[in-house]
Order: sequence, then structure tokens, then C-alpha cells
Amino acid sequence: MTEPRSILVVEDEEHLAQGIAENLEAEGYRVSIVGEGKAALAMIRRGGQDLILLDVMLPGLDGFTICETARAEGIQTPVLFLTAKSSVDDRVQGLEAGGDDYLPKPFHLQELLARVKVILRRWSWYERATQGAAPVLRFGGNEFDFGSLQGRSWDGTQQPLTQKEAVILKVLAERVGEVVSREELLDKAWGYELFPSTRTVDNFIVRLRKRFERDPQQPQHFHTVRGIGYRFTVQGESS
Amino acid sequence: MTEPRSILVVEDEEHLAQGIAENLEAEGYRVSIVGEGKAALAMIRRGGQDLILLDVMLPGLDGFTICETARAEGIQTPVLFLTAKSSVDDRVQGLEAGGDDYLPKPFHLQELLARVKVILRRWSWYERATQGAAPVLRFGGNEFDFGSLQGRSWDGTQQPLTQKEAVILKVLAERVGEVVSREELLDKAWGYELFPSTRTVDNFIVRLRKRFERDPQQPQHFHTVRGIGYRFTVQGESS
DNA sequence: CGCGCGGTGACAGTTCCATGACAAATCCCC
DNA sequence: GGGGATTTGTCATGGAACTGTCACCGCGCG
Repeated sequence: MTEPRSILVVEDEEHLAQGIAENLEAEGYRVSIVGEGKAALAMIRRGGQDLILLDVMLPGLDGFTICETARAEGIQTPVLFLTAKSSVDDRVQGLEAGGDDYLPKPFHLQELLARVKVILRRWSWYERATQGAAPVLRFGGNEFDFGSLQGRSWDGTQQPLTQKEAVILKVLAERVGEVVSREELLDKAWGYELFPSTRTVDNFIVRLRKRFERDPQQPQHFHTVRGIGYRFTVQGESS
Repeated sequence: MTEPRSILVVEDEEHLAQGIAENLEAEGYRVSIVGEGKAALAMIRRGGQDLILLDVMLPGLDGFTICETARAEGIQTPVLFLTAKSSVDDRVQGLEAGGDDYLPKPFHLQELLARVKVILRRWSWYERATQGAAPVLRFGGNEFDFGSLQGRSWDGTQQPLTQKEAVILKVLAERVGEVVSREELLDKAWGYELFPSTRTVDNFIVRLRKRFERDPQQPQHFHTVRGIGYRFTVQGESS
């Protein structure tokens, strides 16, 4: 029925690349491997992939540069970064470079497979209509630019966000209208080694509301879903 | 609402297994122990675990083989390898076998607990994220989205449901047209632990009727079957 | 040292839900 | 059809669980 999805694995450590490839193939994907930066970019330019798994530390060109270059050339293939560095800075840099997701090493194989699945599904839905060129998010008179971390709220005041605030917003915005659990927020915004309490998440929501909601007590965009997490909407909602 | 997570510890050294189990239990997990390879595989096949801690050196079958076999059979339960061998090759082999993470012995209990927490945290939402789109239930002009717990009733008003309300609705909806006994509702919605009175069930039915029935006194969808339970129908019914 | 950011704990406010009481409906046997 | 027993509808209530919010601490940085 459907063509097998083809995935490009850019990873210089051979064993790891092999392991990933085997597991992806077991899931029915077609996989190519390349271990050097410039060669990788060349393959990406040639096109034909549905997803790129991109290591950051590479001989030749680093992953961020590859992604940025490709995006600048209008290539929209989704990119999932794999990297040993899991600092927040890195995460932000990955998102800024135009990456779709970010997986810190050491990662769990099941997790990789799951994320691949999620990305491909999301992709096939709206074919990149939104994310393509506009790293600027607009909702209810507010706007925020993920590139510069600068924003403007409905009343015209400048709203520069901190990196963490921006990451949270991004995670929520990537799943507009859907409920995002606290666990998912913690995972995507903090990553592998840190475990802030869920209280921390609430705090960031409070801040985002203060910045962007007309009435923080009656949120129109950052809705809480009791017992689970939060839901972000672009259109205002009464409830 | 959170069931205790159940963890299977596969480890042949009894003292160590006991120690791990105690610590996990202190964290609120349910723990089973098995010390032999074939028995372990049998238990894994039977399922029911949320996570498997898997020693590599085992009598009977080694951990890698167990994991590989299980994965080949489509079992996706996350696996955390415990092993004395800590070479890179070993780590890669673990990943290739389908493991999710890898912890070299000797390890600190704290670290084990931390990784367990991370794996479970992630897995809990990947499961949800990867299971196709959330189903939407429609009946008599109403609609409800089980993914976001958002609904809209026939008169256009927003009807966000609480988790319990949603669960009840789901249980009923899974057996459209059939009578669902109170016992079954209690069982499926509350689980083994808690058994609220049957009065509680009635309460939820009342609430669902208020939300979705045009005339709650003359229910078209949430019918009561005296002496047994309730019956949900999609098409309106006079009685 | 002052400052901004991020994480934590405490407390208050809110929402949820289990329960008991009572009214209403239904059944059953006569 | 009547009367009592049983079952269900509905509401008020209190405790538990969850979230909003704030003040505080620590850390890195100039």
C-alpha cells in the first residue's frame, strides 16, 4: 500500500549507525548511512529522504551547520538531531537551526523509534505547511520569533523570552490543540539527566500566561487540562 | 489515578536482586524477580510489565538473547540492561538487541532509580503519542475527543470532561448498544484497588446526561437498565 | 556584589469525586 | 390497583487531589 519511508542516518560512529539502521529496517523503513558531514549535505541536497537523523558532532561539517544550510536552501525534510551534548543551549540551537526534534545521547532505542514514528506521522498530515519557513508564532495578537527569542504581546510590549520559556512554548506550539503532558514537557524541555519537579512546569506556564494572556486568570491560549498537562491553542477559547 | 508501575527484575544474584527490589518498592513500584533466563523470557511473554531490568550474564539464556527474542516477537516493553561488562561493544550490542538503556555494574542505586524514572516517564507518553490519532466519538449531535478530553454538545457549548467522566464514557462507548453492569464500570474505570459505592457510578451517569442529553429526564443515549447497569447508544432511542 | 534565570517548597484556591440522605421511579406480590 | 421493598435520580457536603502563585535560594556572570 504505502511506499516504505526512507531515512538517512548521519552518524560517524559505525557501530551505533549500524545498530540504528538495523532497528529502523526492522520497522520497515529504508535506511541509508553516511558518516561524514560534507557527504551528508550532498546526499541531503540530492533529496529523496523522508527523514534525517542527524548527529551533531561529525567530521567535516557539524550537524547544526548542515541543517541550517539545508534549510537556507529551502530543503524542508524533517530533521531529528542526535547528540551527546544535552545542554539547554544545545537544544535551543538545534531548534533554531531548523530541527524538528532533539534526542540526547545516550538515548533509548525504543524512544528513537517512537519519535521517528511521531515525526513522520505529523509530517504526512500537514506536509510542512506551517513550520517551513516561519519560525514566527502568532496567536491572539501576540507574536514570537523563535530565532531571536524576541516577542511582542497583544498590548504592544516587548516580550523577550528566556531560553527555557521559549522551549516550553515551542513544545506546546508544535502540538497546537493537543494536550501535552507534564512528562512530555519535562522530557522535551529538560532532557535526560535533569528532573525538575512538575511544579516547575506550572511556573513556566504562569510566566507565559502573564506575558501573553489578556487575562491570565482566564487563559485563552494556555489551557490547563487537569490531571494531565496543558494545551495550547492559537484561536482564543472560552473554556 | 496512577496505577503503580510494575517492574520485572531479571537477576540471578539473589542478594542484589533483593536489594534492587526493595529500593524500587520503596519508590512505589511493584516488583517481580526472576533469576533464570528461560523463566524470565516466559514471564516477559506473559506481559504485564512496564519495564524490565535485565542482567546480561544469566543461567539458562543470556540477557541479550532474551531481549532479542522478545523484540522479534513484537514485545515493546522497555528494557534496561544491567551488566558487569562495560565495554562500548557491549553497549552497542545491548542497543542492537533492542535494549533501551544500559547500566554498567557496579552502579549506584540512585542512578538506577533515576534511569528507571526517566525511562518510565518517557515511555508513558510515547505510548500515547504513537498510538494513532485519538478517537473522536460522535452521537446525536454531540462529539467528544478522547485525546484532548474536549467535547462539544448538541447545543454548541464546550464540554470538557474530567478524566473519570471520560473513562466512564469510553467504557460505555466501547460497548455501544450493550448493557454494561455497574460492576464492570467500577472494574474498568477504577481498577482493582478502589471500589466506590455504586452510587458514585450513578453520579457520573447523571453528569454525562446533563452534558449531552437534550432532556436528561428522557435519556436518548445513556439508558438505565434497571437492576443491572447502563446502556449507551449512538442513535437516539425513545426508551 | 547585584542581577537574571531557573528550581523548590509552601500555602491558598480550586476542582474533583466518594458518600449519605432523601425523593422519585419501578417492581412485586397480593 | 395498593403498599412495601428495592432500585435509581439528584443534591449537598467534606475531604482529597491538583493547580496557581509567590517568596526564597542557588548559581553563573559581569
